[in-house]
Amino acid sequence: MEKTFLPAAYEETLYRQWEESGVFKAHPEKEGEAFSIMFPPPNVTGTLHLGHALNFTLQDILIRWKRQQGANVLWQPGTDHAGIATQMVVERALDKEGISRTALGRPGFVDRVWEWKKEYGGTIIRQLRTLGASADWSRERFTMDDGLSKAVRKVFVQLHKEGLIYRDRRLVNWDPVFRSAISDLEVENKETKGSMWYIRYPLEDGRTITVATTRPETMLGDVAVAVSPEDDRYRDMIGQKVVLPLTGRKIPIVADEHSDPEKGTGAVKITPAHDFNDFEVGKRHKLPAPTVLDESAHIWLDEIADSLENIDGVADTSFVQSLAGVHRDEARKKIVAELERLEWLEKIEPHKLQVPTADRGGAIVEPRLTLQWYCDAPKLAGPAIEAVEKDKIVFEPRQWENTFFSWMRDLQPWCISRQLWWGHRIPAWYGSDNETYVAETEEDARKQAGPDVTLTQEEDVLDTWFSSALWPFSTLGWPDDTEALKRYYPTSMLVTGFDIIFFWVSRMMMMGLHFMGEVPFHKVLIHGLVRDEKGQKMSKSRGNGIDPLDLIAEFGADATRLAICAGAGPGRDIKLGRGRVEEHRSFVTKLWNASRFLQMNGAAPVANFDPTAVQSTLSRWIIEEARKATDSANAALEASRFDDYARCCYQFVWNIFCDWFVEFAKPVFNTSGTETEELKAVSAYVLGIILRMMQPVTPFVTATLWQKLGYEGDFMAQSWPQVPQVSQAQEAAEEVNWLVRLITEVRTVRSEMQIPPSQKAPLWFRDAKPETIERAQRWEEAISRMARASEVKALSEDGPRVAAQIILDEATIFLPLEGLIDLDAERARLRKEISRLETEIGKVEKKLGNENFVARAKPEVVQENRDRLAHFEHDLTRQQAALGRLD
RNA sequence: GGGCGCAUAGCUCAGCGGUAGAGCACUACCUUGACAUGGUAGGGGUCACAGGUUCAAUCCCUGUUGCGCCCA
Repeated sequence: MEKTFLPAAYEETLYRQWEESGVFKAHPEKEGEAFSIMFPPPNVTGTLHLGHALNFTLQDILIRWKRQQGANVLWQPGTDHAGIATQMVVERALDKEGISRTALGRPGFVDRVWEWKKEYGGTIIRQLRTLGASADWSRERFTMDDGLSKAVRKVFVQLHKEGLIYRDRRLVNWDPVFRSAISDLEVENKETKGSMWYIRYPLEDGRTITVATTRPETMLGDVAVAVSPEDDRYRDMIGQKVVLPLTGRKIPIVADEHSDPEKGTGAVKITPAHDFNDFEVGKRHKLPAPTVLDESAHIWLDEIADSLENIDGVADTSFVQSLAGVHRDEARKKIVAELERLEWLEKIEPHKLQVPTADRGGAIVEPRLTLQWYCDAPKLAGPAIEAVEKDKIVFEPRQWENTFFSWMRDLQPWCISRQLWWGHRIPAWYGSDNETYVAETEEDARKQAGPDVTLTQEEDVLDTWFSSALWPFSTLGWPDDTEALKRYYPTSMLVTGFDIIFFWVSRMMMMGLHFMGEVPFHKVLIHGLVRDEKGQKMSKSRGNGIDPLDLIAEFGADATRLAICAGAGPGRDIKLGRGRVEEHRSFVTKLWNASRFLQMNGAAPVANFDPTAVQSTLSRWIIEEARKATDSANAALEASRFDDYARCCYQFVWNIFCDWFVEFAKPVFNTSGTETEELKAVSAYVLGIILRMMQPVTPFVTATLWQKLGYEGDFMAQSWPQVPQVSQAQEAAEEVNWLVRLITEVRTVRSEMQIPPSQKAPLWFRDAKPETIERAQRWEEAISRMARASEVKALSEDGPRVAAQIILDEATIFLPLEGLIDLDAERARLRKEISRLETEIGKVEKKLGNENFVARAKPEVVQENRDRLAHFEHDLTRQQAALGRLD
């Protein structure tokens, strides 16, 4: 075996073997308790980043663990067609070739996207294999697959039939660069330094009213000025009309709560077609809503052309007409300049405002009045809310349920149409008879419409999340009644980040409950974000991102996975850098070397080994420790405590197995006989437990070791370790723990006395019970090695004056080292120890002296403190005696 | 403005009504036949601050401060 594990030499081959062997495959036809997890489908345009690495590592750990436990496991992989993102990517590629999307035409463009998908769409899926993800790749799905598309059409048609999908003309968030509606959730409000423009509007009676606005260019579409009904300044103006500068249109002053007397001038211009609040005001006052910006945010005058008037010093039709086709930013400048020229501009103040920006692309979003398809999300939300309220779905950490509720209880209709070419085209046809026919196929639509009607299919596609919402059942074959659907729906768990609770998690609940009549998953495990070592969000712009593939290449997939697992506290963000992964590689190396050592000593797995038949104390002890470790690890996974699981593995392997067991085993390995044979068998047995226990998190190194050490059977098919209870475990633990304490004490004293390891020292036991002496002698070889003891013997008379002394239970142990011991140093050491004991005794005595404590505290706590006091006093007496002997 | 989370060793984080922990880093020693990606030992904390509840608070409650996130 090599001196260290070389991941690059094994990972790829191992993974290929696993995949080819079919161990990752789900078997819906087989019996057994099902455990299923759906991939949160990554964007098909995506490449693996650390966020994915975290998300998929956690899932893989759970999946592998459940597989070991014999569950009927499905880990359903796949990708998402990511409408906007993919269209963007392909459009950019076309740009380079000098081809425009529009020139190519819709069918040509869609073909190009499919070509692109074929070539690059599998990137992230390949990368997930590098990470070791054990998904059933034979079931890989894509949201644009035929089957999934069929599900989308069926859902659309049914919801439409039920009145839960409808077309409506409302304000939407509009991306003027993509020229598509986008979801509220895809809009990020960014605080920006801007201006507040104060514009005077003239009243018919000669007075003026000043409105404050951050968007002067929209004034072309103003239909009113609103003031607060409580505002004394404007009370007498309510109901009067103002002449809108530039356009000359007469618009009313209305009273509306929307105006806040504290803000600006207390008077606001109302532009219903270009502001969400104004839209509501417009509805309340039955005002028109003319649109003055086109789909790419250029001034558009069609809807106000008729109302333009020339008024000297106020409005000039030719000016307004000159704005047609001017981009909003340019138009703003021109309008402000014109207002200034006409002296309607009162002042400009610097102002901080929230500018709505598109998540993708970063365009400034424009509220726009359009006809779109909507899904009645508020109605579908009801059962989803109830499912969480009734714990049919549990969020972990539960905290997130509040976030979920607050969003779900205040849902707006979900705009599901997008003006894109890449996506599920909405299955609706517009007839020459002005009717709309919604059907799963054109054929059906035709049947509905009759032969005389010409049909044109809706151009728009559906929001990508619409198809993702069906993922938990569409991937299982719905609407067909498949075995997979029966076996794996509802799924067991969903593992995801909090950032898509609204986008995806909640929508899966709505659709799952509506179409399957059951929750899509029982538990939603929300994990944190991966941040850099300084706790900053990783991002391209910061340049602090780390490519998980680089980490895997440098430190191995196992080390990367371990670092992630160990850092994955519940819901907590993980700070991850190269250093963290490097640390965990050390653990992999440690495990590797312990295995290498055992192999060198001939510790090979023994067929039909019976752990309950072991005889030696060391064997009993380590098996019991292994039992405790696997139990804790299992409990940690049961509770989704990945950090605890990693800790269990780490502590057991390093601090128990390597630090003590292997060290104790060394002298035995140097002998031969039945005890040695037993210990070799036990070593191999326990190592086998370790390998299996760690397979979920470190599959590569454990599989490699399994094979190298000669364990039987396919490692991937091995079950989670079940360690039986051995007899006399308690006694074995007492003995080994005593030994550990003895060795630690001796080491500490020697270190403090600065006795070099090369200088061995006798250990003379004074006042020790015969059992203690027997114990010490039984382990003499180990003690001699580990505590650098030259001799272990009982002392009948008083010890030598020049010696270090250790108090261990009833015994005082002398390390007679004439010439090496600095008596002053030893005195100081003992005094320090005495003082520590006195402090402790003081604290406990104070506590026990408190009547209230004795009367009110739990009896076992009182007793515990009495025991501690007795113990401290016992040690103190002996320490003082030891100090006395030095004089 | 509303909501949520976090604050424990130099760093990253566990923990918990009664005795404060780990890993890393640090210091000293050790090239002992698995491992220097190692071993042994050690130093290091008023558990953010102020009140309250309690026999007892790092832990529970209230408030304050600082940091982060979400929503408006």
